[in-house]
Amino acid sequence: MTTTPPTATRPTARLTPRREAVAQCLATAGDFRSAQELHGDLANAGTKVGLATVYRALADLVEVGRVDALTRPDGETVYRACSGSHHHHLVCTECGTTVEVADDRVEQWASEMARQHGFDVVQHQVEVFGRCANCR
Amino acid sequence: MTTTPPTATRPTARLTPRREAVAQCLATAGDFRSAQELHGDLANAGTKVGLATVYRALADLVEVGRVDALTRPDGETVYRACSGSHHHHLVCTECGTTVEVADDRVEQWASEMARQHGFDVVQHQVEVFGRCANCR
DNA sequence: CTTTGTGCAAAGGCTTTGCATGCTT
DNA sequence: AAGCATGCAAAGCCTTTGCACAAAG
Repeated sequence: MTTTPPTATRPTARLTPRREAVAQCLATAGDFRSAQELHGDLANAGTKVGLATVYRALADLVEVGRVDALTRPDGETVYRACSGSHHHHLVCTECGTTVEVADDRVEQWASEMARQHGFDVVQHQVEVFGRCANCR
Repeated sequence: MTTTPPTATRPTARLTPRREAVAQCLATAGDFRSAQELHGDLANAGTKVGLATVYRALADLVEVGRVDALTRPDGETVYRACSGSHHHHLVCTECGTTVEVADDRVEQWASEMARQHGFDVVQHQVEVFGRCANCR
């Protein structure tokens, strides 16, 4: 599974400088970043943290709901600060171009489907793959 | 990227007995199976094929459009025979329960978004994660 | 005879875990 | 002093690749 949330009360994960650094770096980036990219970003910014710590920080941030995570088709997990407006992506399978799209209808659809089946929506992952205008 | 489709004409990938076995095994299963699960299924069915062959067969089947592939949140890629009706999933992040949902609206939405941006839709991936009735 | 498929084992990439150390409380 | 956070390195998992051999055209 992606999250670990079962046993009720969340012990209020500690907010350490490293975790803040990770969260802020992600917020600054604005879009999706992989753990390794973030690790690099932090290093470039002069903040030296271990890769494992980045992974652990991200796991915690996801758990407390400050960060969203999704898995790309190549299997890498990417993270994004929760703040920004929610949107999805159109990805060109040839050149890799990515276009962000936002449309409430999908969000509504997801909630509705979940409600219908007694689910409590936590997250949804919607990515559309195809060929962009230039590659057709 | 997930697919390799660029250079126009597809050389008609060869249809060998192993590939047929993989395709059929997947069709029989009906739902999503990972490469490793399929490898196991085939072994159980008495069809001995190497794991690498299963991966290669699946890659080809995806390329020629006989199989759909999607990546789960844990990073594993799962495959499904293209035939069956297209649907998406509601996945419980706690117990793993999966519910299939079908609704044209998402399909329409995906096509529309793509068209609006000049994309040619090839595939889309829509999964909703949450907690099911039993786990709430 | 040339081309493509197959197996096996090794290599790769991303992520998690074990263990000792350093802070925080 | 007790408990969690960190780093580093090792281990894990899924997937891909290299290479030699067999099969198909």
